[in-house]
Amino acid sequence: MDFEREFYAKPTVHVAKNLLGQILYHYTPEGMVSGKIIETEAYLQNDPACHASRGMTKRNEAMFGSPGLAYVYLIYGIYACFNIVTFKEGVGEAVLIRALEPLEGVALMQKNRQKEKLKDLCSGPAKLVQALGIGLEHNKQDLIKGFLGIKKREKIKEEDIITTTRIGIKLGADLPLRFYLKNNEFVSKK
DNA sequence: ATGATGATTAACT
DNA sequence: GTTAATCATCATG
Repeated sequence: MDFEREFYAKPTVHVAKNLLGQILYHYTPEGMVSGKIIETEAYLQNDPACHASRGMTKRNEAMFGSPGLAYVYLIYGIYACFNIVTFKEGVGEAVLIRALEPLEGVALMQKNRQKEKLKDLCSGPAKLVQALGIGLEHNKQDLIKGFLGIKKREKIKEEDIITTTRIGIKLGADLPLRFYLKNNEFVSKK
């Protein structure tokens, strides 16, 4: 069962925590692929690391759209990262999905990634995008309908959520806006 | 084991 | 021309 738009129309940090333990799925022409979300990061509008912190541009305009849309962007020339737009229209905030635990469609993920080991399939933002067959063409897709979306799965207890600083950024690197599940082997980094 | 580097595109200075 | 919310690969200890 998909979440309603209401689920995403809340403060970004709140949504980031609530996404942990849920299922990200993509119903591709080649079959269903899905995984449990185990790591997220929040990007706030007044956060220097956020693409939207210096206003709307062609690249980041999806972040200012309705909650529940996808924001997919290209990074370092060759990789893509998948975000979920949150809070409300006109405010540029989003949650970056950093890691999944593979569930359905593992064979297809292995094919997409050219890797065998489960831990190499979805243990990083650019990796899970490849594994699920997501691309820039999914930017601004509505996750509430369509073939790409979030399914309800587990309710995570507050004490099973680890909060730390974010990864791979320069500005705002000391803010505690990264969340991941305790005791999970698939987190992207220690 | 850890650390450095190349890949390669869009947006901004 | 520089930089970026990264990853895979190569080099060294």
